[in-house]
Amino acid sequence: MSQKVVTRFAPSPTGMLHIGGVRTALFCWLFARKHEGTFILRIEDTDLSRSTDDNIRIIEDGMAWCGLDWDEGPVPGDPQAWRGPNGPYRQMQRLESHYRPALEKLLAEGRAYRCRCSKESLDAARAEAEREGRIFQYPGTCREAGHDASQPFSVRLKMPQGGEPWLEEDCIVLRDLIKGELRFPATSLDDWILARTDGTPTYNFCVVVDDTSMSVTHVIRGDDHVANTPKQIALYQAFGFEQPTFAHVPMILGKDGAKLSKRHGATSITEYQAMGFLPSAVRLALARLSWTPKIDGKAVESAEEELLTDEQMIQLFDLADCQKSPARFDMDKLQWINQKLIQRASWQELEPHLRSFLPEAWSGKSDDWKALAIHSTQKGKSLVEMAEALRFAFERPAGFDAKAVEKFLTDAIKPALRDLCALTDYTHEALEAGFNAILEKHGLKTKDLAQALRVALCGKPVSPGIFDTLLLAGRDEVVARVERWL
RNA sequence: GGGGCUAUCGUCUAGGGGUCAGGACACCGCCCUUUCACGGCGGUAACACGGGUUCAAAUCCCGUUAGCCCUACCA
Repeated sequence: MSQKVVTRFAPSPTGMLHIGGVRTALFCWLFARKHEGTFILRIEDTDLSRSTDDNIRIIEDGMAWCGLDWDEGPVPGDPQAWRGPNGPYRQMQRLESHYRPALEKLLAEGRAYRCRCSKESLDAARAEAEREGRIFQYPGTCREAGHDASQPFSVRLKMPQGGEPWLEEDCIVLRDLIKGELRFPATSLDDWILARTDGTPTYNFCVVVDDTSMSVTHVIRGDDHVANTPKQIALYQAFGFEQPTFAHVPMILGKDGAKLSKRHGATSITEYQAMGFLPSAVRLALARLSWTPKIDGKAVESAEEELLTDEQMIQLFDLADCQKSPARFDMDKLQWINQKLIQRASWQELEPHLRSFLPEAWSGKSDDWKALAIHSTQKGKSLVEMAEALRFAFERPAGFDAKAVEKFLTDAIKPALRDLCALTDYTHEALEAGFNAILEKHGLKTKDLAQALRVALCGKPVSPGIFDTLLLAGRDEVVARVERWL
């Protein structure tokens, strides 16, 4: 197969970008990047009630934040614009240009037919079958009726009934890159609806038309679509289209093994952003769910190897190394990854991400100050923790930890604090020298003075390294905050 | 009810006839230490169950159980 790889992520605008969707998108993206192919973003907006421009914007923004750049698809912020040769990339804009002609073709060729059965009568039949414990399948009432368009109709696909040469032992066979070979008995599928009575096409129909017209070579999507695939395969047959390669990635479950939902905490990608995760950390954590990178055929064997860069992920990514079973989302691991990536990033890399968690005053600080602030807090698990640890540098403590005050801000320490206020040379070296001199003079231990200072400056006995804390607060603030205790 | 998928430490997983069943996260302990952390070292912990096949089964086969997906004129 020498043709260029094309993958696509096709979310429907529900008002948020689900973390599970992001994982699927990530796999599509990794696969496309690895094979130097094309990654398409397509919006499945046939559910009109939810498909607002705002909701589509949420998807675009979420994708962008995650660093999942698409080669073809909508242009953020402009509902009418798109880039790529096979647009539009919003389904509702493809009705007349793509779906209608495809439907006509099928009808004309007798691959599909007009069905006049009403939804009501079908529902009733289904209910009755259910009551009697039978399985309901559309009985094919209109299959050979040859109805014309003179009365309201829906359009159904003539599904194989057994004996068709492209079946294997009367089964529709799905060769899935992750799941392996799956067989679905033809008789288990009925003639499904391609277009509703109101003329709008259904999801399974649109997907096939779109994937074909967009030349998608690899359909990488969620597990929940496995059972839809044989229907789609039958449609590819009806059209005479070549099938793409399928790969169904397992679902992401919550901590308790149930489908990941709101009650597990965060499901929307924007919540992860708000919790102070780096997009790179989210990418790695998500990728490592159901995927085991293999280096020279061996799975990663150390913490060091676990921390793959994007480049390594792209290079190593292989659908063959993906799990068939669902994985539970592991927040602890995400935090660990986040912490590690924060640790190894430069302050310049971190700054743009950290900025939004800090007060306005941050932007007025010098580069040296910012670098120090970031370096001194770069052990946190999240950007939120870093920002929290830097609070003291922007505002005076709102309150003081009573126990800490009692323990550290003793009368015995006050003469030393007074001496410390006299220090004027605010460089790390000078501060350290002066600090040590004061300790010696008063016969104190580092801990005594450092903790007293922390409480006075931050309201609590926790802060970055004591010299960094002093430097970050600045002499004026140090003196001001310490003096009230003297 | 029918069709399909899945099952190794708490979690993510490696391993696919003979392994002390390996790693990572989390957890616990010790060390380091100017706080909180970081870091270093060590430890606890798993083959869902029942039958086969075999000299030998976590690995192969068949059941059972459990979970998930589909079974819409939703996507």
